[in-house]
Amino acid sequence: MGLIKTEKFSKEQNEIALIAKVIGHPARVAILQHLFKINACVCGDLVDEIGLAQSTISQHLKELKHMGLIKGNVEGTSVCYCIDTENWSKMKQIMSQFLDQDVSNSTCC
Amino acid sequence: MGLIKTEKFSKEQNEIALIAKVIGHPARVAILQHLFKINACVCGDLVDEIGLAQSTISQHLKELKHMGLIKGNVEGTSVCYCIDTENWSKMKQIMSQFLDQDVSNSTCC
DNA sequence: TTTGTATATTGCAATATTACGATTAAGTAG
DNA sequence: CTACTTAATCGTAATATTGCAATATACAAA
Repeated sequence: MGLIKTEKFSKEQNEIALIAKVIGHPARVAILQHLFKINACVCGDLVDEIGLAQSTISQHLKELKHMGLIKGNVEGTSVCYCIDTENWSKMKQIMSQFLDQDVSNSTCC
Repeated sequence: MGLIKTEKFSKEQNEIALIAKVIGHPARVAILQHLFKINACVCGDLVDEIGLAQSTISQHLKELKHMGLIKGNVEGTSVCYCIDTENWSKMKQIMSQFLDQDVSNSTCC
């Protein structure tokens, strides 16, 4: 079917999955890393930086923006992107809580 | 095309994306959470726990095993699954390093 | 206004993912 | 052996994702 049965899972489980999913593509990882590295706004050199078509990058940016991980400000004819620090922190906390589950006393297998 | 151009990205970027991708489905999140909660082997009640078909759960388990996040031991007619703690720690470190990128001095946008 | 530049959107084609039923494989119990 | 249980695999249908070219939009400069 290709259709995820979200109704079978908790809100938290769906949220974790959605966050992970948006990070689950190397182009989006690369975009985020670049925005962190520059540590400021970036106005469109992402297409050169990553080797994909302009329309493809634009689509990935849209997804990142939709999940709230980045912000985009229009500056004349170009658009200025950067990490949405507030949402990034929230997202980080949700993921960290999931990743940090204690694993010490698993004496099985 | 539906085909990711992995050759355009670094090994690290692809690795982060692969890890995130496998977590990017609520059923797999639920499986992992259950294994952590039980904190021991679980032998097939995952199908009851989560409301998906046995073959679907089996497929998700396969993906988690393939990424090394869980281990499966055959015990008679059933199979015993648990978190692969060593690999989980490695994965956690890779993801944490990505998530913990400093975000403080972004004065843009 | 016309031209140029930067980004978004649209419309595909190719491939991937999700889910399930049916079947298979492998073990256990009688 | 047969019957039963459990889990993996196969086949298939429905939907999603990825990527690109072409086009549209929006602004700036001449």
